[in-house]
Amino acid sequence: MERYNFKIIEKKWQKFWEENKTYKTKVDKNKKKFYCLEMFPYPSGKIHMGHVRNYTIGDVLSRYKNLKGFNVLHPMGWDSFGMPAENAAKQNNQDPKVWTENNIKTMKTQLKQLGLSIDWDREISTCSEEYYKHQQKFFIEMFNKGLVYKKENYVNWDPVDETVLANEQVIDGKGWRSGAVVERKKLSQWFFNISKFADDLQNELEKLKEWPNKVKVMQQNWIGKSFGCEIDFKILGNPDIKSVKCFTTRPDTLFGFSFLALSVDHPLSELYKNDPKFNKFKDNCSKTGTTEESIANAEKIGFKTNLQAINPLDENKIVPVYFANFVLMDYGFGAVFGCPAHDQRDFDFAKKYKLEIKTVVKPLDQKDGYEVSLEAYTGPGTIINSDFLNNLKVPDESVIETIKILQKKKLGKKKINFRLKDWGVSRQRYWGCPIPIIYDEQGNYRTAPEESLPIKLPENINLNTKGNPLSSIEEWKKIKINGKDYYRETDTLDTFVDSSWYYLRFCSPKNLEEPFDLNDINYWMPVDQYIGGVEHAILHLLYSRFFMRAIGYQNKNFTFKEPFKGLFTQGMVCHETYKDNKNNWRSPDEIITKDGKNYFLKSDNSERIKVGPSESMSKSKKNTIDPERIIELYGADAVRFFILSDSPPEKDIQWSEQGMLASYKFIQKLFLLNDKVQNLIKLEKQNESDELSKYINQYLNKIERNLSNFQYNVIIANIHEAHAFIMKVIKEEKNFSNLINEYSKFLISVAPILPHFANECLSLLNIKDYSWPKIDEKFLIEENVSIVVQLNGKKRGIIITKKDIAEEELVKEIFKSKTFDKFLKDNTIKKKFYVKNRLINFLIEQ
RNA sequence: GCCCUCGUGGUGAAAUUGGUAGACACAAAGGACUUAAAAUCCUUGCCCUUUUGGGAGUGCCAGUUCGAGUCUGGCCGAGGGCACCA
Repeated sequence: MERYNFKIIEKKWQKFWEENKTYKTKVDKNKKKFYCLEMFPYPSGKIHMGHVRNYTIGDVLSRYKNLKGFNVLHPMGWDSFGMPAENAAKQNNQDPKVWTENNIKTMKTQLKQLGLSIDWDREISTCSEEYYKHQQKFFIEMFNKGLVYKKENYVNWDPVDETVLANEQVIDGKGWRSGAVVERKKLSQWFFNISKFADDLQNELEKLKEWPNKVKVMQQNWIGKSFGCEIDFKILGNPDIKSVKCFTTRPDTLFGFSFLALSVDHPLSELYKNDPKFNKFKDNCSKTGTTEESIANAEKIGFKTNLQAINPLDENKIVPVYFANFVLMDYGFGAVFGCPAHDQRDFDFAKKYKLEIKTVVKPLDQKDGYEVSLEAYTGPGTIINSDFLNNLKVPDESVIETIKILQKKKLGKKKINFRLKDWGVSRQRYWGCPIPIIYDEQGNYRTAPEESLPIKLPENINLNTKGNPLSSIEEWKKIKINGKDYYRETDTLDTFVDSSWYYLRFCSPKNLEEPFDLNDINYWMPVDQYIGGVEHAILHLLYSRFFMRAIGYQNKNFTFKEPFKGLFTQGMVCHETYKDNKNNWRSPDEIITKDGKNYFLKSDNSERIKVGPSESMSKSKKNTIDPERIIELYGADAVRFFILSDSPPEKDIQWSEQGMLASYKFIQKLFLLNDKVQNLIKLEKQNESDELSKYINQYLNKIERNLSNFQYNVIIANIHEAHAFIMKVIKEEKNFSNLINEYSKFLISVAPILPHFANECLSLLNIKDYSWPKIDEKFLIEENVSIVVQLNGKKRGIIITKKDIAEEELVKEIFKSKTFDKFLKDNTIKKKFYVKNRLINFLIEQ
């Protein structure tokens, strides 16, 4: 018998699918739709194992839904604007467009080698003019709706290259190319008003039943809705300053007020701009890192002003005003009222500057006279030491009541605050979608006139210039309208804008006039299953949700509001890391081991290699495995099989060459089985094997259940078991009359995972058109069940008996059986617990 | 520091959601086949027992229950998220 030659067979089927347009999207109105989308890749050069995992998971689902009779939309495209193209251009003097297009070509070939059921006729690329021209129209539409505005914002500025740097381009506070110390610089930039939808984005989250909870919690924290009030604090010490506004979620602790703290960027800082001590303090504040983690334990420092604030609930109470490093200008009003006893940061601050720490909340389990001592108390309790607020229950009653009182006295008002900031979309880069804005000579801006659209990126330009390349191309910048000179905006859009609506474009990819047909998107949207990495849990997914609200929902008659009905976030692909004795990273291809314990360098057997922990594959640690090489060695089906086998898809998976090899060998075994069946069915037909039908139907039942739960690793185990079972059945060397029928069901069941192999085997059986097999319910009914027999909760054996047996009858059978005789005969049974068809537990006297 | 998730053999993991713990696979050891190797197949897998059997056992400690990997409380550990968020 011939071995299964994946090289020939996989190519043959890929050619067949391409020529027959097998995976072209079809719409049959009698069928339901299913939109399966995986996050589209950035065309960085070659595909990596993460792509293989992501797209295999999606492909299994698409193929399954297809076989189940859905109209499936399963497209693919390229998130092709972005920095790597521009970096490559600068380093290797390549045109970003050419570089990107070459990468797309390579990666498309690689994806095809994986045997994905993608409708390539719908391919889109965000860097193409046909794509980004629509995006410019969206920008204008949003501008006209008041969802776009310009604001000053801080950026990382490289003074040598005169360019803005992304966070990842700043290494140890220095520019990645120039090595210059990065400065904080204010630039005027474009913003999308995402915070306008903050409340809706938050409220709709809970309706996303098919999203992982983890992602919803992350978005919830990001949006950060909080309920509280704004309070005006009267200020003494400067006749020009009347009051300062604060936001607080804890107005109920106002009687514990002992200082007022301002952000160093607060407007009042203007008063101190010529004070060298204040400026030194401000510098100190900027030295503390900007991440929450680095600041959490950082020392709380302050700058005492000559101002004082009056407690609105007790005018005799006057406290000092500080600038403090833990107050943010972006949130609330850049000012907080300090209540040290019930906020840890305020507590730390008060300790340092010896300010009053007055306890105003008593925990429920504490006696009278309770005082906060070692740390702030932030939990529930009752209000104390607070005059007319005393005895209110914290927090439900106290916060609401205090707000009511403040409102009555006109000292403050109820307010809901959000953490979510507006989305800065300006990028000072070449390789992105040009922003359709023009400026007159006075610097006044307006949207670019309709007839000047689309604004195309200039080609063949020199990228090795200082600053944003677009701003140095005078002829591109200039535009004349009605004889008047205007200048184009030279910022381009954040690439997250590109990916915020691409899933709509897939519904009508060929429409030249409009970004989509309303009919198409109302048919296909929302995406039924979106699959991608958890690293996009916040930004990409939140921006996409925002886009639906900004462009569509209100006035475009969309029949949906949320873009992604189901979301699945897959884990990463990991591999051990290797270092040589000079502490350089080494790639797995350079390493050899004979015993699995001691590792050496292939090129130099004497050099021992240190094996590090398994980490997600990355070029910098050299622990990557090239999918192309693996497909070449083992075939696409084997890679697909392995990448699903070892771990549940949502968890990280460990790459294992042995595991990969085992998957390859298993396919060879399946082919051997196929060969045997092929020979058997040529024999004269025998009676039916009931056992076989029963097994296959129960197996299909399990597969469907596991498919719907994304338990693909368990499906792989089910397939192994089914293979072993069928092998056992055919050992009898009989052509059971149901053999070909049941066996072909098995082949169809593996088709979503092993499409080349399954199609080849099915065509050898002359099966060309097939759909997902219907489960025959009668085989799911068991006549016999095995019931666990327990004594005092301990398993003493199993009894096989007929299904739905009555308790009395079962007990009789157990007493008849010799196995249980020794346990039961000398004991009195106090009680019995019978779980139908599962288990019986006898409680006996000890 | 705050929020979330997770702790099951040498390893990756299953467990019909409170009812046979360790399916399936990798690795290891032993065996069969072979002149030999590779490949393939079988067996084993903690403790006591020659076997039959029995016992312990799902991070640790308690609790609920006839029965807990699964539920509750506390502790320990690992991973992830975080924009100084008032």
